[in-house]
Amino acid sequence: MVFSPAMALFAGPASASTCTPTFHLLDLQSPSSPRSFPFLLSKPSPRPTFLCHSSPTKPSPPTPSSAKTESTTPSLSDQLRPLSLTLLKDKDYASSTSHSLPPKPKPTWVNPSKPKPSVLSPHRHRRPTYSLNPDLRHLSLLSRSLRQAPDDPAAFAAALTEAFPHPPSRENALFVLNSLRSWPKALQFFDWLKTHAGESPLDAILYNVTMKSLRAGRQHDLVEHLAQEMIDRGVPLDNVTYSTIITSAKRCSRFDRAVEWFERMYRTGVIPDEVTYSAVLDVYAQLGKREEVMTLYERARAGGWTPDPVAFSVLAKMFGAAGDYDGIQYVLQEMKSLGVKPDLVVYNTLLEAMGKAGKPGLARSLFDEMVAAGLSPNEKTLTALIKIYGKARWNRDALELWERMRSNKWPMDFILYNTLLSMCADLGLEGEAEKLFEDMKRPERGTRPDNWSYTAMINIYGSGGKAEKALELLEEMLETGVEPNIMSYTCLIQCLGKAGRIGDAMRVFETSVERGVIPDDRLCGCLLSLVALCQEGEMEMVLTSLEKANPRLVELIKMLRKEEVSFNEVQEKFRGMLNDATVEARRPFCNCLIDVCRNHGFPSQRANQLLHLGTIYRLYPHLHTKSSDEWLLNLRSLSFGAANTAFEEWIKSLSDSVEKKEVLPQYFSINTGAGTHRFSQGLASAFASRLEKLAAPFRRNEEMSGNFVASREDFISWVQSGAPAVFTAL
DNA sequence: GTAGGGTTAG
Repeated sequence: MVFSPAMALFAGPASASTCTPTFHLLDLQSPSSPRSFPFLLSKPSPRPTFLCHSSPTKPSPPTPSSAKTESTTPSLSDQLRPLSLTLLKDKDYASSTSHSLPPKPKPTWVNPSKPKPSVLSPHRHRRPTYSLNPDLRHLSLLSRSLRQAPDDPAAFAAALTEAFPHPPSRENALFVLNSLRSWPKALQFFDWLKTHAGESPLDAILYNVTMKSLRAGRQHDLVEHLAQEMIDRGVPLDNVTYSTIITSAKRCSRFDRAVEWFERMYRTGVIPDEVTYSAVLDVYAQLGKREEVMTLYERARAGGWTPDPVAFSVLAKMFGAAGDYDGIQYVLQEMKSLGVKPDLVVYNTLLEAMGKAGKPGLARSLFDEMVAAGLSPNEKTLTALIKIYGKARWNRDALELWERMRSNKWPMDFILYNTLLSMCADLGLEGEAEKLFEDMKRPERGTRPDNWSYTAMINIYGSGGKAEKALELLEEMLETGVEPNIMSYTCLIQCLGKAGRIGDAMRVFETSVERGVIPDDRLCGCLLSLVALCQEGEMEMVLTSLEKANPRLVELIKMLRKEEVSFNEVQEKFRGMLNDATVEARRPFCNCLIDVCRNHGFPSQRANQLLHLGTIYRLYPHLHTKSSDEWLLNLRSLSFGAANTAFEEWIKSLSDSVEKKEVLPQYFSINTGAGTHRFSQGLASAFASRLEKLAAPFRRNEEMSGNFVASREDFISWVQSGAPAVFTAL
């Protein structure tokens, strides 16, 4: 095991105090080493400040056997003592020799009034104060001309020679480097400085600024190259360097590299300050390692750190991404008890998090609190809130907020416009959407509708059954040069299909393929739903299109309609098709296939076979639940055909139980869902009429829409009347 | 943007 000092932050107590640290040079050329992660997954320490939090994540895997945990937990300072006493040196180990052992730890901590050693340096990196540059005007002109110089290396070199007849001072070089706004130029200027900077050697600040430019251009390999150069040349890496490298890795999704540099910091004796630390918290958060984030957070807190709004924003984003409401409450509680006032970004992140955790009411009161605190919402705040109200179908709140936005002249950008349009689609506000859409087109707005805006409009017309208008919008897109994306086509095809215009839908599909759209599972699912919807005579046409997008689905359909095909053959084909599909598409595929079988008179056992397979492959995990007083059939994620198939099977099995005089619960209930989503509307009412036709004793539950309940006695007498035999005999 | 960290869309 290679001991890494940062591991001590996570590992059980024994690893930090009993392992002899062995220092290894970081091999910058080596590929990422995900093998180091399991160590980071070691068991988190007890968390006294976090007792109330129950995260939905499973606990981390057990500690690797090499890092033994003992029953007693030493204090944080004990755990970190070897680290703080052996590593706090100016010298960069890695730059000297790879195997020099650190000196023996000096004894103890003598001054009890001093704070304990921490994982986190309490002091921010100090910035030197610059003398005001007397020649700022000249410099500005200079950097503008360099900014406008051609990118071509030879031409830029000539421009540099002309701009600096004498070697620039360090301050002037820094000013220019900061203002180039192009990473190739910044790098070239930096290299030029190496030979033209006169006496003054390149220091960490110049490296840091160059790295920042490379980071903006997402050139992480070059950032690491510069970092290695610093190590080779003996230029010490400071907190600014590390935070820049770590965020550069993060921006390129090279999280393993970010972690490796963080570990290297401790190994070389640089203790992170809160800027670097919160950058690293975000790295672990984006890796989904929430336990590790909390461990790091608590260790720093135990060392006396009062997190700032940025750190809380990182935590809020993390809990939001996990939909972890308890975590969000924890963040709010921590800020309150520490007296940290949330800033606008923290509010925005928390609102977004509340939305992801499905808490529209709390989002609303948080927004009220924010405004009451005197903060003014920006585009991001409003986008988050509008999205939440739209998803929750909170028409009144959405419209009220919209009114406030207009009367307060709160800022709008095109993302907010598009979010408002999507909200209108969710709420069915056709007229309002049309007004917004026209507003976007006004030249003084500075916002032109893009393909998101058009798609939202197509969606609105689609759910309102206005196929002609939706089709006109596609024409308009093509005319005005707004290239439709796959979502625009999918929504339009869906809309035309629902209107029964299958031929037009297929023509739109052919257009999309001609214009380079590569069908995804969502588009295939849309075509598949058209197979279920269409008339007998139209089926071949739809299958011909679908075959281009997903031949395996078509093979399966052709197999399903043949009487002689066995269950095993179906299963084989179905499994293959499912394996090819994305996880989110699997249940819709199965639902649609059941609808196809039922609507087109396929052999009668097929729908049941597919439902059975869907259950085996866990596409319908909560279909049946039984408690002692109630048995529930949950049809919420099923299509109409699938729901009917499941219902018939359920009744059949319950009838058997009645016949065999098994122990039955007091109630039977069916849940179709309230049908708040515009595509799922109708399952409840369709079911109500089906139950009525069957004279089934299920009654609408007034307290819960989409819920039907029958008592045991009523159910038994219905079964004994022989009524369900109409379909259970099939 | 003034050497470094956190927030917007099927």
